[in-house]
Amino acid sequence: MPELPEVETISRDLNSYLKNIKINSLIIFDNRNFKVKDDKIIKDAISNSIISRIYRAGKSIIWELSNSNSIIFHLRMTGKFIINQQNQDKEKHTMFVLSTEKGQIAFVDIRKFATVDIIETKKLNTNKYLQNIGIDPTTEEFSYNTFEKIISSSPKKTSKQFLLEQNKLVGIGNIYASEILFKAKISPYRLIKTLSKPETLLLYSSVKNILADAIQLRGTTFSDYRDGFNKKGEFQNKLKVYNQNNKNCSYCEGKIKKIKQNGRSTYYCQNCQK
DNA sequence: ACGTAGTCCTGACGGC
DNA sequence: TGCCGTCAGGACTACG
Repeated sequence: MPELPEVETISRDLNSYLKNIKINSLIIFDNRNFKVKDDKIIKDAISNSIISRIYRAGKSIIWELSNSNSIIFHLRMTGKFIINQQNQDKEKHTMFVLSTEKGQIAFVDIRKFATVDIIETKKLNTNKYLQNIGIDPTTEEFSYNTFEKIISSSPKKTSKQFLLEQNKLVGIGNIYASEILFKAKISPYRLIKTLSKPETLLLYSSVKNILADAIQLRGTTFSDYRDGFNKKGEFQNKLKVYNQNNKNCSYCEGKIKKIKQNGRSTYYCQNCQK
């Protein structure tokens, strides 16, 4: 699924296109992404409301509506929006279409893992993806001291596991976890609590820099991800380790290795990352 | 309180 | 060509 940089890109695109625009109605083809399975309830909660703003919270995208409801999208692996999809181009796996003053916004989800929750705005933090949300590493709240503090609250995790813990740091997923550790020259096997101060500082700046660069380049596309306007990101051209199994390390003469940790792939350079 | 496996799905790819 | 196993930007649940 999209990670923080992709979700941020999508949220900005959607907000710039749809802020203060009215949703007229909703056409549902498959309602399984919705938490509430009653189509009438879903339609009543959304139809004829103005979109006040669209923003990112962690890996979720929040549509705040004028009628005091909010829609919380979590795209998981393959959820995406298509702005202005024309009927004749309707993509396979289009789950529903929002009909707005500025045309149709389709929600497409090949694997159907995405979730859509409609909830009163004042009860937003009761959503399961928002209630235990960690620090957002793109905000000022993410200070070095805070970083040290959350590291000390994860004494038994490896560096890779730690970066993926959404209740500690929110937004990093499998691609950026590998890229961040490579930039910081830290092995994915290292226990996070064993990092020295210089290593912790390097990891801290790598988290910030990798995410900032990826946002700048509008995210990473390796198969399905598209931004709000159905365009690919650019960060895939900058990947140093993710999906680079057996390729030469860009820094030393070693080869990039693919390993499994907690059931998920990690890519790293054995030589550079200690 | 851990780690691990299973789960929701579709599609792409490699091996035979 | 096709069939089969494996894997994929995620994260919850169940089990030991």
